[in-house]
Amino acid sequence: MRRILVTSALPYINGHIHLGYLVEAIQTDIWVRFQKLRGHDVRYFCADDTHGTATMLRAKSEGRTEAELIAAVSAEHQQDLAGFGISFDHFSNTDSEASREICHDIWKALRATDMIVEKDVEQLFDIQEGIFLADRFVRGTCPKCKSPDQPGDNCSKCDATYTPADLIDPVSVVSGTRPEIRNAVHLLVNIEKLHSFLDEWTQSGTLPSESANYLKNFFLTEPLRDWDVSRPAPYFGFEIPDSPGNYWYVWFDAPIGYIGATNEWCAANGTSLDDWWKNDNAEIHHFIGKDIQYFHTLFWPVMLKTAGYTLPTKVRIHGFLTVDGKKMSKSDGTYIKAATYLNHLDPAALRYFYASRLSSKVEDIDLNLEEFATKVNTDLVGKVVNIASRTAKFVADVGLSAEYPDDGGFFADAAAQGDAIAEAYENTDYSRAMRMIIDIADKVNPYVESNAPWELRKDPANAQKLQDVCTVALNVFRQLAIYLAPVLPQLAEQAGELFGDPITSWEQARKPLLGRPVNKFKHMMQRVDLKKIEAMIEQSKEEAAAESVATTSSETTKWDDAADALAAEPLASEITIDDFMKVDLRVARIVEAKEVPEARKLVQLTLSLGGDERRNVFAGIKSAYDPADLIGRLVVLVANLAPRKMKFGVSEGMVIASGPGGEDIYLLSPDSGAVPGQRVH
RNA sequence: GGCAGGAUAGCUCAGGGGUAGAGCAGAGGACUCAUAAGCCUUUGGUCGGGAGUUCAAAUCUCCCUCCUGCUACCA
Repeated sequence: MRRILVTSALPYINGHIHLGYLVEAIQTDIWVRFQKLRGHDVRYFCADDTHGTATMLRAKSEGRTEAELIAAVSAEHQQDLAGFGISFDHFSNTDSEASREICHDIWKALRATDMIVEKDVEQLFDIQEGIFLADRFVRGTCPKCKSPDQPGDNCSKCDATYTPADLIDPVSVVSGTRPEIRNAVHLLVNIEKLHSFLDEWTQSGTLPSESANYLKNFFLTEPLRDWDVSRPAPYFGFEIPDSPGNYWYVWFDAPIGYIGATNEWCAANGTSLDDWWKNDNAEIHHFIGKDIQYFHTLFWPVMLKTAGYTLPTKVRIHGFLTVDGKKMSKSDGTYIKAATYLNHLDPAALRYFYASRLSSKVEDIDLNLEEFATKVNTDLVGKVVNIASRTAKFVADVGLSAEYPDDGGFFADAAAQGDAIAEAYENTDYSRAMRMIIDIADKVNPYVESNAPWELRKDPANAQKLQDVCTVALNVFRQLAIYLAPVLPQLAEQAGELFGDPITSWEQARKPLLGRPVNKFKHMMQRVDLKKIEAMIEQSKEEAAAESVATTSSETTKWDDAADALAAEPLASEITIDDFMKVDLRVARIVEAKEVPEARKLVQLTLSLGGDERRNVFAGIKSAYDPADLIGRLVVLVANLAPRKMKFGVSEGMVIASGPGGEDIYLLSPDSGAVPGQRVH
């Protein structure tokens, strides 16, 4: 018997459980149920990932403590996951004392081995909120291509990568103010010290080959950079014991949550944590998405190794979920929450569909909704369940034959395939397992067809033959239910009820059931109705719309202009009225506007100040205005500005406009009634 | 740019030196036990292009084209 500890990645407390996360939860749960069915000593642990600035901000804005927020959301998460039959042995959260204890322990080991270094790190600081800003809480203009409103780490337009401090006109997403750069001491883990260990460990077969190659080619060719594991206060998390005012970064304690959850479970069950996490005979299997592989394959093993915990036996990595070939989208209604799905459809359908698509490769899988319906309906309802549905009633009164009839090796073949199917499950090649199982089902229906029990029952002389045919079909059906049990626990339970013999072990597929009654057949699964899928999509759209209304209405109900524009360009020093009067501002009409093809930003304007007075002005507004739309409108001109020779000609003044640039440029217009030539006082 | 993965029937994918496979979709049929399920027959592919190795290549090697993903201190 193997001792196996299994984990799924921790869902973040600030998000909902959605169909994407369920790929992982279902993939893991299938594996756990499979191992339990095989009789191994398996425990499945998970937790909510709770720490970080986002949690702090959300709790504040909702007017409750972080602990209250965590309790409420975690309960929701657990309910959603339970709805899909995810069978955790324990589900905790990373803000637990059990987890803190392990953080301290691992930290102590990192200190003891001299792995921690201190460094001054520049980070943007939100003055109004008094917090340091993670990259994703900052937006600004890309330093490379000048696209406005880009995230703090990389540009969505030109793909440049940078730090938030490089942004032009950075703005805090939290307060709307301009953040400033501040230095703070951070604590970092010098993982380079274990470089050679990682070289070996990452290539030891623990990871999928794609991931092993990726790490080898991208990270391990160079010295590994120190990993920043602290954040200065205020930060919602655990304070670092020997560095007051600093907190562990959320990604330091997130994986420790695996051990924390185990710790809690062990305490409640009177067992020792060391049996699971410091035991060479225990296997540890992490299921994660490809987005978080470096946390689990570089930092995590270093932490475990240093502190003397058992290293993962396997890190099993899956790809992302797309819906109808596209990224999940809130506006398309394909960002589907677990709870929304459960309102409309059977969780078994999704479990089976995912199983039929999952392999051991790091591949994205697509949930094509139409295929989802036909696949589930055809395979499960039409083929598998149909076998019982069309034969059980013929033996309701006599039960199964006392001796197993000659079936030409049918049952034995299916039993023999158990090993190959088990191997596929073991390797998380679920799509392969499903194919083999459905192949068996595909042979049963023709078997029933050719033996025509509905004909046999017409003649009492065929009673034995009738019972035998149904005994064969029902026993193979039961084999299928056993093989599918990890994926469809409900079906296995119903099959158990049908024969009055619960399915508890994989080995049950080897021996037929004989000489016992068969209960009345009840429908075991509903077909997936396309109308229900549509209703689910519709509800998702409505939810997304409701969310966006909630955010915009709260912002527009009051005149609550953000302070970022002012912060982006602080007030200039004071001037006198005389200074101002030096600037001659005039109302002018654009009488001609031409694009300057060679110029990236310029439009060439001909302005009229009334009469014959014309000015040629180059304005850097190409990115925001189409020249054709400008002709005829009034603008304000700085009329006494010294002419400037430019590459494309001489500019005789300047039209005034506000805005950060790019598409955000706003020309000033006088109210109606103003005429060209009037001075602006 | 680099790396990884992929390209097989209308669609989703399996296979992986020896006569091209499944499911769905399409066509035809028989049946009526079953959730209008299931069964039988059938249409449909120069296995992305080119070269090589071989008696034999969808499969192995090389080149090319096109897709997808990734390219760390972002959760």
